[in-house]
Amino acid sequence: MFSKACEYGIRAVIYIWSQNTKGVKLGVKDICKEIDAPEFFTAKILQSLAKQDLVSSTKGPNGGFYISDDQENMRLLDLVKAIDGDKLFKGCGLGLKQCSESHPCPIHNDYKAIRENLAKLLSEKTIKGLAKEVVSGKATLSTILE
Amino acid sequence: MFSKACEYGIRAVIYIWSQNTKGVKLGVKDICKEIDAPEFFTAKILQSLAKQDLVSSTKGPNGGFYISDDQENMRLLDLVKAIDGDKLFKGCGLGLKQCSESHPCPIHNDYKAIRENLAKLLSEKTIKGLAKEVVSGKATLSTILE
DNA sequence: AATTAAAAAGACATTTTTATCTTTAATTAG
DNA sequence: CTAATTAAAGATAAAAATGTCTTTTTAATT
Repeated sequence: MFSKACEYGIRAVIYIWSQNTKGVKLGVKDICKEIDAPEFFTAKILQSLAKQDLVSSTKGPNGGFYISDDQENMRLLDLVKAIDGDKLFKGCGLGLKQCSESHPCPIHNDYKAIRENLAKLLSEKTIKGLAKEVVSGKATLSTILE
Repeated sequence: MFSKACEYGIRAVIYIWSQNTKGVKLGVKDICKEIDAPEFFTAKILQSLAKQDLVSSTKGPNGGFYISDDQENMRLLDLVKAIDGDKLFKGCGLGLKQCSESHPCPIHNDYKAIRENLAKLLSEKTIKGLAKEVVSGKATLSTILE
């Protein structure tokens, strides 16, 4: 469903959020150790997200990634779109160029429903909310069983 | 969502079905022209499906692909699994190895619901049913507008 | 100012997916 | 039996995704 890049990106951002107390920045190395993701590959993804202003970063000693105030309301949908684009949310399920309401492929309506369902879910989930679940212990990003 | 291979495979099989009058076999070339798919690539997919006994084929003059009686009840789910495997239906949405009911990732339950929804849809749709919609004109596989 | 630590950027490598072409095997028609 | 036709199999290639390493830039600390 999601690309590897997207999986790592989501995990990284949720983790950053879960550690996001005022003024704290997290280095890529720390993040990747925690979420068990390839370091340089994940760095690229975070850099791209920083460029798109979904996360913030600073260089230099004590630098790292963090979430600024105006990035607090990021939805999971925004994150997925920033990494994987919107191909998951548009276009025909069978890859037909001409598929439309008036010229539908055989799974058009059902596929549309699934997709809208997915988009709805992803738009209702905020990163803040997901991080909260991790902080509270209801959910986890760690691959190591406690 | 689906791979290109899967998109071509689904389109090809629905098309075969839609033309499946007793004794008629369709060549790869004809199929691909109709569904606008790359010929040799689609041939590989159909060969794999034939090996897995989801479709039938014969070589030689007037040979081609067709659906035999015991293949009539193929579900869309069977087809997707035969081409893309079951990675879409199992495993964590965020790629965590240890994700489970007792150790869930932050989107575990929602993602599970989406996935079950998708699996349900795909298992309810038979190729026969989809082909019928194409035959009746309610749906289409063609990229050319009528 | 010099050193250090970190992200950013760029280059490179590997793997997977997608796609094409060629050769072989099987079957039918003549 | 021979020729023609078609799927099957194999080889190769191109593109995209994934992953790693090196160099550059920026910023803080000493």
